[in-house]
Amino acid sequence: MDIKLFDSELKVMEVLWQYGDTPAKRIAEILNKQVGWKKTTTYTVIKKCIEKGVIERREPNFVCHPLVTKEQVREFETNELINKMYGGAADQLVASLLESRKLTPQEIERLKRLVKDLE
Amino acid sequence: MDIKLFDSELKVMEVLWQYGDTPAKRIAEILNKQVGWKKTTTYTVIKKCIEKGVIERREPNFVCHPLVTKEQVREFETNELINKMYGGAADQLVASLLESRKLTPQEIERLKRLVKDLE
DNA sequence: ACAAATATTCTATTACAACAGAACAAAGGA
DNA sequence: TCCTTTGTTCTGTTGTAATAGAATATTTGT
Repeated sequence: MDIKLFDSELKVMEVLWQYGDTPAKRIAEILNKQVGWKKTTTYTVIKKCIEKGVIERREPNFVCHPLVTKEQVREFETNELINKMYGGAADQLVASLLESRKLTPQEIERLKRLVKDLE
Repeated sequence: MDIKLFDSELKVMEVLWQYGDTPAKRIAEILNKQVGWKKTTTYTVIKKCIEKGVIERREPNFVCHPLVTKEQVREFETNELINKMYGGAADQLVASLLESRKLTPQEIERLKRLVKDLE
C-alpha cells in the first residue's frame, strides 16, 4: 500500500477521517461544497484511492472506509520532510521550530510538558 | 520572491548551500556526478531559480549566489507541512514525533536540552 | 582576428496530477 | 416492465515539473 497521497487524495481522506465511513455520494456533496469539485472529480479520486489501497468499499451500501489513519499519513509526510530538509535528523526539525519562534508561548508550555513526560 | 522550491530547484540550492557561491559550470559538474543530470538540465533549473529570485549572478565571473538560506526554505516547508497535516498547530507536530518514537534516545536528550534552554 | 572550446538560452518531449464531461450501469417507483 | 434517478467508470483536457537536444552567444588561446 502506497501511503503517499496527492493533494486531491488527501481531500477525500480528510472527509473520511472527519466523518468516518461515508458513501461516495456524500463525499462528493461535501467536497462540492468545500472546494467546488464536480461529483465526477470526487469519484475519480476515490477510485485512485481504492487502487492505491487507502480506501475500501464496505457493506452495507459500499460505504468508503479509510484503510490508513491520519496519523500514519502525518508520520509519512513528516518523515519525508525530515529526510528532504533536515538530513534525516528529527531533532533538527524541532530545533528549527524553537529557533524560528513559530511556537506560541502556549505551545512551548505544552511542549515542555510533553518532553518532561518522556519516560 | 517565491520561496517555494521544486525538487529540481532544491538540488541546485543544496549545492550552493553546501559549497557557497559556485559557477554554473561547477554546479552542472556536481549534479551530473550526483544525480546524472546533463549540463543543460542544470542550466535550465538555474535559470528558473534566477527568475524566481532565489539565485543571482555575481561578480567575479558571474558565480551563482543563493539569495535564500536553507533555514528559510526549511521554515517554509515546515510551515506547509504543519498547515497541511497538523491544522496549523506546530506543537502537534512535535507531539507526533515524540509519540511515534521517531526520535532516537540521543535526539530526545538533545531535545530536552533545547527545551530546557528556552529562556 | 579567428578557431576551438565553453557558456547560455530556446525549444521540445515526457510524465502525470487535477479536473470533469459523457457514456454506461444499476436500482426503485409507476 | 419501462422510465427516471442515481451511482460509477471511461475517456479526455489542461497545466506544469522534469529533463535535455539543438541553436546561439561568449570567451579564450594562438
